Amino acid sequence: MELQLQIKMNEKLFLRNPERSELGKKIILHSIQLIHKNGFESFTFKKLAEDIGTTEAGIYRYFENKHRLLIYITAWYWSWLEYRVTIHTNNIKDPVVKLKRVIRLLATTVEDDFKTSYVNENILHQIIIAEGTKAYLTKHVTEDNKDQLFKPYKDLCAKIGAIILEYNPKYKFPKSLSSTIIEMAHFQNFFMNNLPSLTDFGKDKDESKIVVFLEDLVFTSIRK
Amino acid sequence: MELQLQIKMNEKLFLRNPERSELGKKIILHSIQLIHKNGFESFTFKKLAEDIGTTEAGIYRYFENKHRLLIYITAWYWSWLEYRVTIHTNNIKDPVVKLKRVIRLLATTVEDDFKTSYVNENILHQIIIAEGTKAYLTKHVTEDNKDQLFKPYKDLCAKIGAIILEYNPKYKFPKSLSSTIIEMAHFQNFFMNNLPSLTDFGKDKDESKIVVFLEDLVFTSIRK
DNA sequence: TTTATTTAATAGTAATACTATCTTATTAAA
DNA sequence: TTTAATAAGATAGTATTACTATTAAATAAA
Repeated sequence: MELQLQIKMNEKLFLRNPERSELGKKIILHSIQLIHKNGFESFTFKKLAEDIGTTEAGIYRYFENKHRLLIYITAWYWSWLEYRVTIHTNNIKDPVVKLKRVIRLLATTVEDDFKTSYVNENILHQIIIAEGTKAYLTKHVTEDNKDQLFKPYKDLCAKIGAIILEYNPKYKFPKSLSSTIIEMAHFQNFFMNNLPSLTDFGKDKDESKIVVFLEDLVFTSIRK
Repeated sequence: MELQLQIKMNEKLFLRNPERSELGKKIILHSIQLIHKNGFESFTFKKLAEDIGTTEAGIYRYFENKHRLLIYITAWYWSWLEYRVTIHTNNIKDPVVKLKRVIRLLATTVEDDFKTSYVNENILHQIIIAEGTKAYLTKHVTEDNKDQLFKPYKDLCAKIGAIILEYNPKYKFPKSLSSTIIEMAHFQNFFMNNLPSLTDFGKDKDESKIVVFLEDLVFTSIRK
């Protein structure tokens, strides 16, 4: 039996569902590679089309613009991460163990989970670190949010917040602490690799130190 | 006697020093207004030139491109904030009081300090919240960093890290905690106003709650 | 006063972010 | 089975963006 992970995406994220055609899957695969290689700013549908071997207009039939494609990619990532959090915390009673696993999932490079065919999760993780916040740091967040485009991110945040409250029901800031560790798992990684003096992790670039920092931050904060 | 605050900016940030001409000052003033109004993505030198009443080429004589102008603006902000941290923590012995003041300076809208003539600090604060991270989240961070463009940010982070160590010399992550509270002071504000379910601050949009959250985060973490 | 230097205005260009149209292939209904 | 509808693909175009190059005017130095 072969299991294939299928993530149900919000219909408003695209014009045509990229999962339902070969071209669509190529768009996702190659856009992740291109954004990783050159960054989101210099990423264009023209370059993507050339990379795939199709035309610009072909891409535009799937996505309204490159920003929507970025939201699609980030939404996919957060959905996938929530799924991984679910399977890794399932059947575990102790919220301390759960939170430790969550922090590890947030802050370390993905091991080989069972993979989806057309997404390279490892490169995707790198993209989210460098480009993820650009999905919502716009003048049209509010409208995008009304279209539920950020639901996967918010769901993950809520899920982690719930585990925090499991441990200490009196803790006052479960959601803010949750969004803090989500963002910091990425920012501290970016800083460590690019602006190391903003961190205490030196040049050895060891992700496990970020895990230790985040665990310390979380468990001292929520201590009963 | 009239005091005028002058912040010495890194020469690599500009082609021609905008502080030294009327046009230069207008560029700073109006770019802050325009970026605040329409966001950094839709901000162009053409629009800025029309706004000021000069030409596009006129702007290009001062700044290489709009991203450099964003770095200039953010660098100015961090320098100014470090200056404010200095005057507000000067002559205070207790690191707890110092840290509380720092958090308040980071997380609340600026009160009327003595103002600089050509910068609207209040709007500037809003810009940093929404656009600040875009200054370094690029493929060319490393080169920009070599040019010292992010020095004001790193200096502020180091300064706050030092106060943390004053309180508890054994705390393991002074710089990471410092960059965490700097970023979170802004992110929690953005979330509160735009994606409120990522926070515990509801719809009342009260900045003082962010201060309470950050104080809790910091003081539980660094407790001896 | 002449010459150099800075500053500003004009006019371009290549690339970007799209849109519109037309053709061909596929599927669905009659 | 034929026709109709729909989708996929390729071609060509446009307005805007992000610049550069050239020329003209103003100012300062010799």
